[in-house]
Amino acid sequence: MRSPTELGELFRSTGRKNTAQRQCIFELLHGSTAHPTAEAIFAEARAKMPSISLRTVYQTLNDLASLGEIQQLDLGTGSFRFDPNIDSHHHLVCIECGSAQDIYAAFPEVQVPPAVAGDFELTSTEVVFRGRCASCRRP
Amino acid sequence: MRSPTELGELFRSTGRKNTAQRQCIFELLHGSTAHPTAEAIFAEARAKMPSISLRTVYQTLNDLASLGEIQQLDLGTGSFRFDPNIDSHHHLVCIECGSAQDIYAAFPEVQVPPAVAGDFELTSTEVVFRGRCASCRRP
DNA sequence: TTGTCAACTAGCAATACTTGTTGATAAGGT
DNA sequence: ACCTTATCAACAAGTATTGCTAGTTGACAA
Repeated sequence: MRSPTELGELFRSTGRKNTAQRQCIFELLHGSTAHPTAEAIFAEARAKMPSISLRTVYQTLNDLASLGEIQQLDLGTGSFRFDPNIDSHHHLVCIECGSAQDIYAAFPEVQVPPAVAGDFELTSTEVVFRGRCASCRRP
Repeated sequence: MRSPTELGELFRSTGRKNTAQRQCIFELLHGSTAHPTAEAIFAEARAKMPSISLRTVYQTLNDLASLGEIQQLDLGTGSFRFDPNIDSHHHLVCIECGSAQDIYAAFPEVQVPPAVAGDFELTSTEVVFRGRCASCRRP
């Protein structure tokens, strides 16, 4: 995703407002690689801005996602995770703690077999690797 | 998964009971390829056995899943889907109606890149193709 | 068959995550 | 500075699933 400043411009130019709460969220997401949940972002934001509400966090994340600046991922961990990395990539997910790691490998061989493809209009291909991460293996 | 009769035996031999409700659910699942949700199974079961409760459906599905007779899939459609096909396979999911189709292709090339693999203990690899199915494309 | 007991069922309550609603507030263009 | 309108915060509601409990039923053995 773009820098907090650029996102502020983008919000303004799409008729949205660039509020302090939103800037706070932009900053938290910028450069983050941890795939945080809405709750995690809320907790961090609240540390800097105690009055912010969870609703505002969800709203801003949804706006960012619909502008294509972040990805909303459902990795089967019970809640959405938000990824500021919008390049095409895949994920390695811990089945114990739910943490996710980006995988940049491209898998060009992964295609819908012609026999099944039929009239299906393909929009995305996701690969999810599941298992236990290093820190969950030695507790 | 096995036949309803075999599943009845299996349930008894694992200290569970083979009730009429369970047999009803076994029969609905047997040979099904539609990846139904719990609600969908509940609706079908209720047509045959009006007193059955949603709770019982969930319980039986969870039992079947923990016995390894069905797969509980989270394909990002908002609710779990249950698949009597327990061979290793992947899925083609419609982002509009949520329907899922099995894909039997193996993708041996799909592996965690060594640089990332580290201490990660891999347990499964899922490929999900998303898009719009034939019937959702012409409404 | 019948007795016994653990497991099951139905119905409802509760949970977790996310979105809807609303009066008050504040941003931003003019 | 003003006015319009999006946004804020708090609360309520929605969706999918699981927890709880009193009464019921299946399985096994005598």
